[in-house]
Amino acid sequence: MATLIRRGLVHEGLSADVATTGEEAIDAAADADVDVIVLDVMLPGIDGFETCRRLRSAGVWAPVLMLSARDAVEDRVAGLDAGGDDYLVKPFAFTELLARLRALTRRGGNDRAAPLCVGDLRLDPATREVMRGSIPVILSATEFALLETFMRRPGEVLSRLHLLDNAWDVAYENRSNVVDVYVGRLRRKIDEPFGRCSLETVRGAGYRLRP
Amino acid sequence: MATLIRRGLVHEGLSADVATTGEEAIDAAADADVDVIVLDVMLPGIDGFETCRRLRSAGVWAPVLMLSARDAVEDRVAGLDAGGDDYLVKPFAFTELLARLRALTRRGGNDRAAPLCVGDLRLDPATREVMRGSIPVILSATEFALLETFMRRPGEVLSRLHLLDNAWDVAYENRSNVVDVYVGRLRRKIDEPFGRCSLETVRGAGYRLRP
DNA sequence: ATGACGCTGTCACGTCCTTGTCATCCGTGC
DNA sequence: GCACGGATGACAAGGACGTGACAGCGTCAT
Repeated sequence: MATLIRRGLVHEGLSADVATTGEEAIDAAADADVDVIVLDVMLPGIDGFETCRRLRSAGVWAPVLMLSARDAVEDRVAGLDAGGDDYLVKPFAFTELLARLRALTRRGGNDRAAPLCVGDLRLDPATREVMRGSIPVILSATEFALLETFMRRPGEVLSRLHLLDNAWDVAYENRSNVVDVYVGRLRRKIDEPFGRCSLETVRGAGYRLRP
Repeated sequence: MATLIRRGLVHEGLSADVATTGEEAIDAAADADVDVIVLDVMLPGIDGFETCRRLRSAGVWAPVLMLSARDAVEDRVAGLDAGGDDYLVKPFAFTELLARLRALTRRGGNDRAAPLCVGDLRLDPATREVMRGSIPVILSATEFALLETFMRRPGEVLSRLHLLDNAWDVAYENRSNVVDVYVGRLRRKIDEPFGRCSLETVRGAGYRLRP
């Protein structure tokens, strides 16, 4: 069935990858940047619902269209609850699958605050999680706000004043070196443990996050 | 809001009519042969609940999705009692509205709102039952509303303000620590007896329900 | 009526973390 | 060597959070 669908999609000029188990799908979706996922409920090993849940908790927010042979109400509800965006019952017309996939991709996924990524640094404003690669980093509120400011303008040199305006509540007028101190604290958490150097000092101008 | 939803639905290739009052909605639904009704609770004149009841007694059996600005328990119960088939709390993702409308139109019958599951926590808005695994948990009204707010956005960090807006009826002055107190009470019921730690504190930001 | 009881929101207090400042140290350009 | 901008360790003050106690309120059975 998966191969059949894949052949049909390729025939439409789209590209598609096939995974035969839930684990495989999660790995593939985490690696590749997929636009939409077609997920059969009946899978060897972990089933489609669980796969969908794990995809979501793995940070994959691509729309999921669930395929099921059964038309039971519980299945549909379970599918939607597991984080599915649409539900199609087998047997179906291939044109309908296409139409639904088009509808799903047109919407551009769930409107959830998108995580910011710069290199292997990832910052999720919604969950307030920060990851260097696959290792979570614990930041305080101010450190988080500062890093977010940097990640919204990767590569740009940001002045101390700009950083103060964006990561601190009130604009400090006085000659404070808070920014310097916090850049140092940030470096100690996101760079030093990993031997990196993403936060650069630009003498006389400010700091920049290397893209 | 109604115009916004209508535009979104039309964009999906569906057709939609807008009514701005309860009376208008009843007249329109009685004339046209509608598939599903989206009904805001807050309406000028007769409110959403009463509108729903009158729709039913007028012989309109199309599924009704109630829209509520607040997540108050009373609203939900009232909405379901008035003959609503599902309810959605503002603000919501448009994709979720679509998914629920699809689910409503696909099934012909009247099903109640689907239970929410996060890990082995289960919360059924319709029956007001909460289970940790297979063990039922007894919650007060406020505790229930708070937990439901968390379970609608698992993994996300929710600010005290967001929690107040969604689980409490009126907006409190932010000097109060009700949220802290109730998070504590919730922890004592859903976490401590089970040695879990699903409700995390995010210093300087709020709380989050671990997915 | 009355008392018991549970729910709700407030408050005070203790603990621990965060925050911003300061003094000092370091490297670079003159 | 010297001046300057930046880095860093130490630290005090304040803030954020958790918790127990408590009063007001409504419900319910007596």
